[in-house]
This record gives sequence, structure tokens and C-alpha cells, in this order.
Amino acid sequence: MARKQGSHSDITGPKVRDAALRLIAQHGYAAVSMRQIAGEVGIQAGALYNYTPDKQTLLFDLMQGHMTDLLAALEAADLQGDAMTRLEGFTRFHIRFHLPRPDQVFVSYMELRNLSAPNFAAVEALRRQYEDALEQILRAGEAEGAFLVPDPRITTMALIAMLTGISNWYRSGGRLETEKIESIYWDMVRRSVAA
Amino acid sequence: MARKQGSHSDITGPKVRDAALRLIAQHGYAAVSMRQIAGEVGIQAGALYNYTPDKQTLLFDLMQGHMTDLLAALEAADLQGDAMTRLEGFTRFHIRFHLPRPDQVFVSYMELRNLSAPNFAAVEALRRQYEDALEQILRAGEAEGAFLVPDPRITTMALIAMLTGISNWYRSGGRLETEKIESIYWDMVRRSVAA
DNA sequence: TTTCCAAATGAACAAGCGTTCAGTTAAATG
DNA sequence: CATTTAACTGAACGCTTGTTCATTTGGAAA
Repeated sequence: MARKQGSHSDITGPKVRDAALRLIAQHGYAAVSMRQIAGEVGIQAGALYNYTPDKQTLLFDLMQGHMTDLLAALEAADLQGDAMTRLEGFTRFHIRFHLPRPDQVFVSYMELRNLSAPNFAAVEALRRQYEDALEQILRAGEAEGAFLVPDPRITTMALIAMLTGISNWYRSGGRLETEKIESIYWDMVRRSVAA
Repeated sequence: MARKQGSHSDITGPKVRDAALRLIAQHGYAAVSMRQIAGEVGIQAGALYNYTPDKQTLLFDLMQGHMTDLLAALEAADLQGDAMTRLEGFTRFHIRFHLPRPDQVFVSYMELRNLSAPNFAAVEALRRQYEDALEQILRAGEAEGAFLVPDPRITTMALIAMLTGISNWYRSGGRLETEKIESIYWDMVRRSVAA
């Protein structure tokens, strides 16, 4: 039943990545089989290898894709102004970007140990870039006298952990709107670093 | 080669749990086989079933054990005084308890999805107990007028995420002592909720 | 010294794994 | 209409999985 209408690879390719992302987020990389992913897409396991050289690369592409999307979106957000303004921008950006992508967040933070060594290094470098963007803002705030941050690197990790933790409890359709969540978290972030 | 000296079950039992904890923390529950665990202990896979009815129960016992240890230790810490004092006590307790147990923390936060439904519910209930202890302190602080916490439940989740996130970067023998980490994090926690 | 039995072995089970590939299908091309 | 070829099937590959169990081991108890 190959090629019912048009070239299928444009359709099947994204379907494979979507199915893989959802299943891996739900059960974990090691617990999901290529046959399960194929079944979700509606093809046989062998056909998956038209879209990925192997299972490991499929995971890597999902994680790398998420990180490059994140960095590109941060770039596009184009944070300007003094450190306080940029910190608010970063905080709201982080929440707005991550809240609608619970599966990507889950996979990107839980499956690091299932990446091969070189793939891990690549993803880690991208993550580090993102962390560094926040750290720069904190250091600038210290220099401006707007923040009191004794150890910018640790505060960076603390803030990102706090913000990313939203994904642990947030469920769309829950009792809180995105705007409400943003303001609560921005309030905590601001107070925890403000001079 | 059964029973070289004394009853082995007292020795092998803990060795099985230790090996399982270390391996699962490193590679994940689904990626670790019973043969790997047995190999680490120095026995055959079949002998593991003298110590656990199945692999799932082995994971559950590790996670439930961690949570009950945590709750017992919190109880023993016996936090007293006004809300600010108790919040400092909780913050320092959390860090001191979690820092020396990186494997338990990792497993307890990463393997929830690999628990069967009833086992998940049991672990989740214990986790909820721990979160509630912090939430009570925040509510008390609001009542005292010492804290400004618009949504105690969310602040609870935010603080626990921030504190538990230490395990993501902390390595024993790193550049920071436990005491230094405690004071940095307590400073952030205090400022983020203080009225 | 003999008996006992906790604790382990090691083989076996059916099922599932990632991956390969010769063959089939049908839309697109000439 | 004939040919090409991207996309997929379905079977097969060697290997690993969790779990069971008859059998063996050797220290402790009688």
C-alpha cells in the first residue's frame, strides 16, 4: 500500500517524530520499542528506517531539535533594556516557551543519560548556551547594582530548575492561566535576586 | 557455592538493593536488566528472586524506602519556632538530606513513570506528604505576616523544584561546600517569600 | 557424623528487541 | 501506456529480556 497520494515522506516523517516524542515522554526511551512507534504511525517497524538511521539518532534529533528551537526562539525574543527588564523577559519567555511543550521538556530533561557520549556532549553544549544567556543577565544586574547575586552560576541553575519545574505540575486546562503563572513566578524570581 | 559463611541473605539483600539503585540511577530502570544487577552483586539472575518477587517491586521498594526515610528524617528534625525559622530549618534539612543521596534523588524523580499504577499512587502519596509539610510552613508565614505568598501550593512546588535541582549540578568534591550551598539557597528562598 | 535447608546455580522458557533486506505496491515520470 | 522509483511490507537475523525451577552446595543444627 505504498504511496496512496503524493509523496508520503513529507507526511510520515513528522508523524514518526511526533509518535516517538509522545511515546518516549510517556514511557521512556528504553521502554519504547521501534514496533510501538511504527504501530502508532500505522506502518511496519522496518519502514521507520526510511526516516532515521537508528533509534539512538531518533532520540538525539528530538532533543537537539528542541534545544535549537529554544535557542532560536530566545534569539527572536530579542531581550533588550536593563538587567531587570531582561530578566523579566527571560522569565516570561521561558514559561511561555515550555508550558505548551510538556513532552519535549520531559524528554529533554529525562533522557540525557540515554544519549550516546557524543550526542550527549552536543545536547549539553546547547543547554549550556541557554543557561549562559541567563547567567549573563544576572552578572549584568550585579554590575548595575540592581541584583544581589553572590554566585551567578548557582543562581542560574536554581532559577532554571524552579522555572522548568512548572512542567511537573502544570496541566493545560488546570486552575491557573499562563499569565497568572508567569506573574507568580516572575514575582519570586525578582524578589530572589533583587538588591 | 552456597553459604560460604553465615547466613547470606543479610548480606546479599542490601547488596542487591545497592547495586539496583546505582545501576538504575545511571542507566534507567528499563535499560537495566536483572542479569546486570546480579552480575554487580556477584550472583546469577535467578538468585535475585530470593530477595524480590519481581523487578517492578525492586524499583518500588527503592522509591518507597527513599520517601519513608525522607519523611522519618523530617519528623526527626523536629522543626520548631516561627514560620521563618521553620522555613530555614526545612531548607537546610532538604539540602542536607538530598546532597549525599544523589542516586536516590535521581531514581525517585525519574522513574515515577515506570511504576505500576498502584505503586505510583503509593509513592505519590508520600511525596505529597512531604510537599504538604512545606506548604504548611508557607501558610503559617502568611498568617503571621512574615511571608508574602499569593499561592502557597505553587510556591511550594517552585521551592522544592529549586532545591531538588541542586542534584542536577552538585558533585561531591566540587568547588562548593555543603554549608556554602545551604546559605546561598536559604538566602534565595528567604528573599523569594519574605514579606 | 549425619541430617537439614537456606542460598545459590545454570539451563530453559516464550516473548520481545533493533535492524536488515528481498520483494511488492502504486504514484510520478517520460 | 510503459517505466521508474519512493515508500512500504513481512519475514528473518541473532540476541536479550524477566522469570521459573530442578538441582547442587556447604555451613549449622542434632
